[in-house]
Parts: sequence; structure tokens; C-alpha cells
Amino acid sequence: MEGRFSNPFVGEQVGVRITPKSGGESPFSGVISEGKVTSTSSPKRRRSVQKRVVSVPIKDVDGSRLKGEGAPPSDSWAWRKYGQKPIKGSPYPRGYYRCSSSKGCPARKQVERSRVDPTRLVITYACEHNHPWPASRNSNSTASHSNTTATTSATRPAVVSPANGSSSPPSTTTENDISPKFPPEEPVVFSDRPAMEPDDSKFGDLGEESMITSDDFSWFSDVPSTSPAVLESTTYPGSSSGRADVAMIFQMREEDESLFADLGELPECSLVFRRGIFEQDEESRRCSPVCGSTG
DNA sequence: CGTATTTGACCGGCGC
DNA sequence: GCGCCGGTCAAATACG
Repeated sequence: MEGRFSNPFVGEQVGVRITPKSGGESPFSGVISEGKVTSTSSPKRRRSVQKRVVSVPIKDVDGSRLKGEGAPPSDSWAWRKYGQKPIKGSPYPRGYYRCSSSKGCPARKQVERSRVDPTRLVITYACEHNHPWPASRNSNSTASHSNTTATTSATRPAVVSPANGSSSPPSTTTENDISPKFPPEEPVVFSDRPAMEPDDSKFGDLGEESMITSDDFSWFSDVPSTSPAVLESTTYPGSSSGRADVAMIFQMREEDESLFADLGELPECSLVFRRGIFEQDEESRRCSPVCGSTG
């Protein structure tokens, strides 16, 4: 099955169909050496995709170029909108963005307004950037900012070092410490799991909420260590109560974000940041499997 | 002229 | 097997 998805990377979207343009283009052909494992049992490309759900107050992002719907939060990355669709159950449409910083960057994000909290924007990140930092026009001050300190190349190597406790102690004031070079992800919640969990069967209630509450702080210390908050939300369909909790997290996160906002940048550099670590530890987990299939 | 955004159509997956 | 929903691509239009 899915023999067509030999390459999880490109197969995700380009190779999936016709592909008159991306014909024989596999920027990661050599990278996905182990990506083959995917096909073993990963027929789904959408569900297997690792997703990180982030919620941000629109007020915070409305500074973007909103045109009328969910305004795409201005991360440090260049996002190009490639689609928009109305979602069942949500009065607001969902916007689909791809990273335009790099041609082969599989990074994608979905922006939609919370149906329960119209004042909030729910951003779902799928896949990570395969490049250290926006190497495009959108990088302007942002790029220089991080580059100035960490330099593009340092983006990866540097992050791996902290683990040993050499330069940037990840613990304690992680955000502050890394912000100069590796700003934390957007503002908030992350889910590091495919779309298949127990709660998925009945997200409906507080089961999710509970874990969120716990993780609420857990991720704070976890972020620097290994992975971000594991705030799974695959698609929290509707629990204003549950959302409320999440909202709280966002609020506190907001403050942090403000700090970065003040710097004039922030978001997902951390993605790369994390990636760097992951790469060292488990390359198989990074984007290839993430995008193509998580197995 | 080039790039980004918008809209519609098509495809794939999942559920019933 | 059919229908529905979500997601992505492609073409056209608008703006810089």
C-alpha cells in the first residue's frame, strides 16, 4: 500500500498526486534513509503526522496582515497560505500554510480560530522545518537577530551542547536563556503525538483537561530538557471547559511571548532547536516519519 | 515582473 | 459501498 509514498517527505503532498512540477525532486532523498520503515504500516498520511497545537490570542497576532479571517501569526518563518477551508463545527475557516522559507521545507501549519474562543487562534503545526532558520525574505531582522548570536549554523550544534551543560543551561530560565538564540516555540501548547490516543476516542470531557493541567507546568521544565508540552489536542472539538484550562496556559505563556515579542521575534525556532536534539538521539523521529508516517 | 493570496476542484481517509 | 470531511494542489487575481 502506499507504494507511492516511498518518500514520506515528498510523498506527503507533492508525490501524492500528479506532480507535474516536482517531478523528480527529492531534496531529502538521501536523508530519509530510514524513512522507508514508514511504509511498513503507515497508510495514513494525515493522521500519522505529528502535530503541535498552539493557541494564541488573536490580539497578539492580529498585528499580522490579516485579511479578514484568522490572521496568521507572524512567526519568524515565512508562511505561504496555500489553502483555506471551512471546518465542520467551526464557524471559522481554517487556513493552511506552508513554509516558504525553504522550497523543500515540509513545515506546515493550520490556522483557525477557536470556535469557543473567537479571540484565540489555534495554530496546528505539522512537520518541522528542515532548515535552521528562515533563509528568505521574511527573515529580515529576525534572522539577523538569532544569527547574530547563534548564527545559522549554530542553530543546531549549539542546541545539542546545552544538554551537556556547556554554554546555555537549558534548565531554569530556559526561555530567557535560549531566547536570544533559540526562541521558544510560539506561545504555547504542543502535542507530540500522532492522532491516535485514548482520549481521542472521547476527548469529550475532562480526561484531556486533566492531563493538560498537569502538563501545564510539566512542560515548563520539560521543554528545555527534552520535548515540549505534550498537550495533546489532536482536535479538541469542543470543550469550553477544557479549553478554558488551555487558555490559562496560553495566558501565562502570553507573558513570555511578550518578552520575545519585545525582542521582535520568537516562535518556532525552537522547533529546529528541538529537532537538533532529536536528530542526535532519534533521527527517525524528526520530520521524515513525522510527515510521512509515524509508524 | 514576481510573489503572495484566494477560490475551486480533486483525492484520500474514515465512519456509517 | 457510499457519503462526508479534511487536506492539498492548481489556476487566477491582486498587490508590491
